[in-house]
Formats: sequence, C-alpha cells, structure tokens
Amino acid sequence: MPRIAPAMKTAVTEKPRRRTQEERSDAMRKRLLAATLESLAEDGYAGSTLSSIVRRAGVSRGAQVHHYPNKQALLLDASEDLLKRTYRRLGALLLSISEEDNRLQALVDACWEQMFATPLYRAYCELVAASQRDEELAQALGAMLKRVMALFEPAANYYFETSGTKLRPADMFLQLSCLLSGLGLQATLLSAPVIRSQLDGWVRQASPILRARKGVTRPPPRPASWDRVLESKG
Amino acid sequence: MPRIAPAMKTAVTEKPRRRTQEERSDAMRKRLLAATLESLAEDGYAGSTLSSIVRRAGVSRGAQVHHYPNKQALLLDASEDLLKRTYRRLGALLLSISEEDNRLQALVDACWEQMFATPLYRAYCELVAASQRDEELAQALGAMLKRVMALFEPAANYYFETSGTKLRPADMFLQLSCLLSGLGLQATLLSAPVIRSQLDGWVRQASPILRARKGVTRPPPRPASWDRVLESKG
DNA sequence: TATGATACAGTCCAGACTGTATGTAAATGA
DNA sequence: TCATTTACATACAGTCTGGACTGTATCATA
Repeated sequence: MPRIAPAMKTAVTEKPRRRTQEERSDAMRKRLLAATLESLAEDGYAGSTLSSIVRRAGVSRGAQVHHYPNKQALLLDASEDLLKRTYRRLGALLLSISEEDNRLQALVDACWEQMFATPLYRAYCELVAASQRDEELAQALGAMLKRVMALFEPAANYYFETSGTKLRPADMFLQLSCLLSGLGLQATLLSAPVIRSQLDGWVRQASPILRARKGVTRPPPRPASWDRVLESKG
Repeated sequence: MPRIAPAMKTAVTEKPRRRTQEERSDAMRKRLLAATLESLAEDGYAGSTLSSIVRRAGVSRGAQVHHYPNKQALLLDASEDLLKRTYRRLGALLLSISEEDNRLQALVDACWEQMFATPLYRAYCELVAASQRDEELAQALGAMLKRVMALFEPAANYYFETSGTKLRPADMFLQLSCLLSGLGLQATLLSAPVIRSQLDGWVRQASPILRARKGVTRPPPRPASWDRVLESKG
C-alpha cells in the first residue's frame, strides 16, 4: 500500500505544522473513539472487531494498541465518550426547547429524534446488551445512567410542574425515558405510525398533570457536574 | 472418551422403547432450541457459538448440522420457538389474572416478572440487536411482534375499558409494553426501587382512565391464531 | 430380513480475531 | 544537535469459529 511520502505531504498541505505529542494523541484517540461508536451502531458489538474499528478510523492496528492495551479498555473509554456526547446533546436539547410554546410536545419529539432514534442510541443498546456479561462495563454504564438522570432531574423540575399526582416531573420523565428506550430498541421492528402514536399518546396522557412552569423561559443553569464531565474537548 | 455401550444403555433404562424417527428429531430439535435460547440469554448473541450451543445441549456438532444447515437457520427457528414460548406465557398470564381483584396492578406485575424480567426477554433483546444487521431475522421478529400484539390487543379490550381519553385499552398496554421493554433492557443497570417505582407509577397514572370491565371474570376466548402457532408441541 | 434413508458423532480446515513483539518516524529536552 | 521518549506501523503467534466432510448407528419399509 503506497503511503504518501513526507515530502509530498508537505508539498500538498504546505503547512503541516509539527503537532505536539498531546495533540497527536488526542486526535488519534478521538478518531478511534468516534470509529468505535460508529462501529457499535452499525456493526453491533460482536461485529466491532479491533480490525474493523481501526479500518474505519483509517489508522493502523498499532495506533490502537498504543493507546488502548486491549479491547476492553477501548470500549470502556468509548462508553465514557458516549456519556459526554449524550451530555452535550441533552444540554443542547434542553436549551432549544426553552422558547417553545408547546414545551412538552417539543421535548418529547426532540428527545426521540435527537436522543433515541439515533445511531448513538443503537451503540448504547449494544453496550447495554454486552454489559450483561461484563461487570466492569455494567458498572460504567450504570454510573453513566445515574449521572444523566442526575442532570435531567433538576432540569425537568425546573421546566415543569405536576398537578393532581404525587409524582414529580422527574418521575414522569424517567417514565418517558423508559418508554423511549423501549421504542428505540424495537424501532426497526415497529412501523412509523405506531411509534408516532405512542409519542403523541404519552404527551396527551401526561399533559393534564404535567405543565410547563409559567414564566420560565430560560434554560436551566448548567449543573456543576456538567463541566466536570466535559472538562476536555469541545 | 468412553461412551455408554448400547447393551448397558438398555440394561439401565430397562425399556428404551425404540423411538420413531420423528420423535428423535423432535427431541433433538427441542434440546437444540432450548440450548440456543439459554445461550442467547446467558452468553449473548456473539457468545452463542455453535460449539457452545451444542455443548450446552449435550449433543454433538453433527446433530446440529443435520437439523440446521447453518447458524442462521438455527437462530431463526429459535426465534420461532421464542414466539411460541411467549404465547404460552402470555396466555397463562392472561388466564391467571382473570380472578384478581386489582387486575391492573396484577397484570403489570405479572407482565414484568413473567415476561420482561426473564432470561427469555434477554434472549429477545439479543435477537433484536442482532436483527439490526440481519434483514431476515428482522422480518421474523417484526412478524412475531405483530402476532403477539394481535393476541394481546383483544385481550386488553376484553378485560379493560378506558374513560376520559381517546386511547383504547390496547393503546395503553402497548405503551406499557414499551415501558417494560425499556425497563427490561436496562434492568441490570437500574436499582430495584427505581424499577418498582416505575411499575407502580404507571399503574397509579393509568388506573384513573383504565378500568377493569365489571362482570368480566373469565379469561378471554382463545383466538384462532393461538392454535395456529402452537399446533405442535405441548 | 435386507436395503436404503435418516440421525447423529467426530474431525479437519480456511479464515478471522486478539494480543504481542519488533521496527520506524516524530517529538522532547538537555 | 543528539539522546531519549513517545507515537505509530507491520508482522506474527495462538486461539477460536463456522462449515465441510467422513464414518457409524438407528429407523423405515419392502
């Protein structure tokens, strides 16, 4: 396989500016993690072999083994990356619905489209299934779930209030997340109308007891945990 | 490896009554299918190799290849078997709640414990995940889901009635099934109290609009499709 | 009972996967 | 600028998998 000669490289890119070691490592890890999550979503857990991942990332086998001593380490870090991506999406989502008038419907639709009907959620499903037989992975995912719930909970209670029930908004949205999980898992087996009707059904059923707080038109404050997780990377 | 000599075999069992070819085949297939579903639940899709399955079934590699030309065929038949088992469980479940006073709570609890918090559901999850990359399996599972829903729908409308909503009982229970799917998927990641509160939460929230029909104390009639699916086997 | 069909057992093999070992280029820092 | 560390590439070894193949026991039937 002919590789680009250094001379030619510089001739083309003009300024290949010598990258620092850390930059190189970060970029490489980023590529590997992205490729891993892609592979999990598309090829499944079993199909995500190290060979296929590095091929997808366009790097050599050696690069992977240099950054991750074994497959398990790569997948654990990929889970971590999955959490970060989820955080970012959820943050953007909560922010985007702040100025919707039908906030509940908007939230449900956005959650479905941006969180559950996505390749990232497919990757999550694969990891959850695999965690059944991988104690370490199970712990990582369990902690991850807790942290996401911990982020979502205050936001839910900030945006909404319940009436005529003992359930708090956070409980309702936990229910929603379970519902969306189930729908997402079987999305490819169910017809689009069935999914649509389930989403709308939940909204119709929840709206009498779940109201958007009046006067709250700004997104909730960023919780501290947010920054702790996203310290690195943009 | 010393195998039991035929003479010894007869001496021990006394009446080994020559089995007919069909009996032998059925018994063998039964063992293979049971082992396959077990393996799916315990070892996952990737871990369910032919070697591990035949080992679990206690038969030779040759037996499997004789009855199923390849792995795909075995898994497809295992999906079919999964459907049959689900049918039986659901039937028994619907029958068992016919004489409960708090029918809704009983149904939800029974569904969770007997349908979703089970190894069989784990096997289903593995198959669903795999169906993402196996068109044939996806079709089989999709058809299966439809048939189960078709069985459940009339039963739901038979036992229950809704009030104050456009949703029919069947819609409510489809929502329940999605909720339970999501809970089941992540059961090992969630704490028991969270699951419990979700189950109870749904009941509390659904009970105002979902009432058990008065006077209906007998199980729904067996639909015709039932017998078509369970024609063979007990 | 003889003969063909069916059911099952055990083995072999090509390919694939993971982990490791070794070699080369790039960056660091003294 | 040069030695040393870090980043990456390539080759290889050992293991496992699925499918093909061969041999044997059991059953159906004429």
